[in-house]
Amino acid sequence: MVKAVQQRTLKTRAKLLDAAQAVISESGYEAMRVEEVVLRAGVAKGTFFAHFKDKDALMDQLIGAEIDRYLDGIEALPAPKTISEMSEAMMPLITFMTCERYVFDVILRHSGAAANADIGPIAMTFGRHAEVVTKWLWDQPFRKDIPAELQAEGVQAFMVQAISLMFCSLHNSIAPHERLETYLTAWLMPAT
Amino acid sequence: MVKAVQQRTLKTRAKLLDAAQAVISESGYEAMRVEEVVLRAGVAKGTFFAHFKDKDALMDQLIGAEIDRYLDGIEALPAPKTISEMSEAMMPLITFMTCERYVFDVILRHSGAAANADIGPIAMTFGRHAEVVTKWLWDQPFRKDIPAELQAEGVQAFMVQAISLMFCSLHNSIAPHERLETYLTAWLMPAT
DNA sequence: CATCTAAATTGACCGTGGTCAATATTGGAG
DNA sequence: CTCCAATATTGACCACGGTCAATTTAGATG
Repeated sequence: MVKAVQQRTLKTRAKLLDAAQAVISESGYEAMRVEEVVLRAGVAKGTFFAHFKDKDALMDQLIGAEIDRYLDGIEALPAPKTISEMSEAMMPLITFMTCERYVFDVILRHSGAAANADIGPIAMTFGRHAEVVTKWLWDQPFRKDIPAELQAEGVQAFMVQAISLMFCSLHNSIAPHERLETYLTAWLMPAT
Repeated sequence: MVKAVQQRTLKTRAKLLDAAQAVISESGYEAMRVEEVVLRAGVAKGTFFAHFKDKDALMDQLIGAEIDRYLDGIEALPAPKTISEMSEAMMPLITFMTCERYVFDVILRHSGAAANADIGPIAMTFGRHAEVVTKWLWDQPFRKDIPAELQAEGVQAFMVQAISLMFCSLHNSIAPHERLETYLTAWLMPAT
């Protein structure tokens, strides 16, 4: 017989998530230490790893949840009619993704999928983001020679590229917003 | 007076690099342990960190050197005349970049520039790669509405995207070569 | 209620990257 | 050659993520 999940399991997990969120609110993602989290949650270190495969898995969950919140905001917006509007709509999400170098690294690591083949929260948000962009492109005056899904993949590729260059000392003179617009214009409205 | 770099400094660094390369040849990049390297080099652990800021800096150097070797090969090639040829020309490099998930992660982390603002070997190779691609695009029958430099940036963005999806369980059914061709065709030869 | 098993929790322990005050070595100046 | 200061090396030590055998607890069953 398979026993149901015990009550305390949910409680402990919630305590861990709350503690982690508290630490992050105070000191940022990079500063989060597993020891600090279990201390605040009032559990042993081993318990942490009984609930999360590793520290990265917790980050995946927390950052994924945050991205989802931004996607909620993006989805509530009307479909952008211009490249500029599209870029602007994506900026709050991009701002979060770049709040810390560490956060961006975690996102990149999980954006495809974990090496171990199962899709985590962040990977899910990339799927969702592609869907949102695809919907945007449905009835817009952009290029029609390639499917909207492919266009959306390109939008993601350029979003990542624009963010990467934000952290690059050679290229951080241009505003991210402008760079993204340049990319998206060239990608979505080619003038050949 | 500034004293010149001592002889032993060069010797020790060479010993460390050789030892690291040997470990990697035997067991791969991810399996490399600093302790193993200093053991083989016959120096103390502290010496390692006197020569390299951290383990990542050594990886940056070794992987950057390897990428440079592939770029040498790419530069020796005649400029590709079709998307297919271009994709093919980039495949050896891509194959190396994806030889280990860990290697790709290191490359991504360093592709822009280190957080601490100085450009490392891998970041340099990305600059060089962009130059090579820009030269390729100079006299090709691709789009002319945007500068070659911007096209080259896009080629890099799509290369990274194609590689990322190779590690993604949802998308690894399509051959990388084909995916990259699809991206590059849509990017370099829009048919609007 | 007492019993029993699967599930959850514990914390001592480990592996490995990284630090730093103490020590040893180099190589130029006198 | 001797002296000396700049430079390189050392290794004990720390930080922190992660493991696992032992222990405790939940909650179903009779």
